[in-house]
Amino acid sequence: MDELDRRILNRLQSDGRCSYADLGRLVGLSVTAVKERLDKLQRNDVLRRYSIIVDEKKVGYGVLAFVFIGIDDPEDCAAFERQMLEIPQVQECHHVTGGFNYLLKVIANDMSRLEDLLLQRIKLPGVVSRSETTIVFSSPKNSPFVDCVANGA
Amino acid sequence: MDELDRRILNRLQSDGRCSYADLGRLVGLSVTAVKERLDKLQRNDVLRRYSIIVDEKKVGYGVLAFVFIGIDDPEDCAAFERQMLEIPQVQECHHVTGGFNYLLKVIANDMSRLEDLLLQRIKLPGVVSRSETTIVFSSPKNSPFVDCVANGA
DNA sequence: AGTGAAAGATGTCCGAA
DNA sequence: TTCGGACATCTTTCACT
Repeated sequence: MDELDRRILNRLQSDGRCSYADLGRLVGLSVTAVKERLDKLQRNDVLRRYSIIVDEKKVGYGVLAFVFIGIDDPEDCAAFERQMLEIPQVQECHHVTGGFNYLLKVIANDMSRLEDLLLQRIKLPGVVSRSETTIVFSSPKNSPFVDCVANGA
Repeated sequence: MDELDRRILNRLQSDGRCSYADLGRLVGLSVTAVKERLDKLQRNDVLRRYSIIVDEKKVGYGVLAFVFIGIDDPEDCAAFERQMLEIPQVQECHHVTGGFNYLLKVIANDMSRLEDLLLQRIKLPGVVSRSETTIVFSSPKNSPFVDCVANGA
């Protein structure tokens, strides 16, 4: 992974359809060289996948929330994680430091749906002992962009 | 936006390079009809952009953290938001409910870089009065996938 | 690791229903 | 909105440096 790979990855994050020819012009390589580099980056799972970015609000998810989860018995953690993997509205589930065990990023159609989701599928009885929900008013910044260039490595 | 659009958006999220022909077969439409729908979804900003998903760890970001920020003077909020927009390592900045004002999602090369980032560019003197940082050990789930189908709308 | 050229697949534009 | 066809562009492979 050199500077050229990083520039290519940055470009594709902002335009996933940028052609090999355009990428080549950007970094000064031929079409074939660019493709070879991307194939290798994909084999090494640096490039996980090509995708699109969808506006959550416009497809019906009006509410975004972060939920801290406390689990007293460490034996329950595996089951909890399995459950989180199955709920599409749970976009992220992080194992974290601090007074709680997990931090979830959750999207829902509206407050009422979020309430249902938390009560029925997330705060599992006998597993989740405590939780703390933070609702997002608005997001001045919400972009999955990973800057591969502005990176000390 | 109907069921067909939603199925197309879901497919493109998991494979951003899926061809119009394949998408057409998936939903029972012609190449042209699929393109026309996607053009419209993009004009309406439902489809924000095509992109790629990069492994943060593999490009050098070994640390992920969530940082709550408290700002006492509401007049300082605009300046704070402007600053967050300029820091690539701040992936998300949410205005939130609860005891703090903002919740940030931050990536950094290592703990030392995170420390520098927080002290020098995020906890602005005279603006940020309190902060609370939660470090992520691991992420059982960390996918920007927005399920457009499993959606009551 | 890099290149150019050829072949096949895909994106894009058009006129029509 | 949808379709099929024609043309331009892109992806992919190959032989070679």
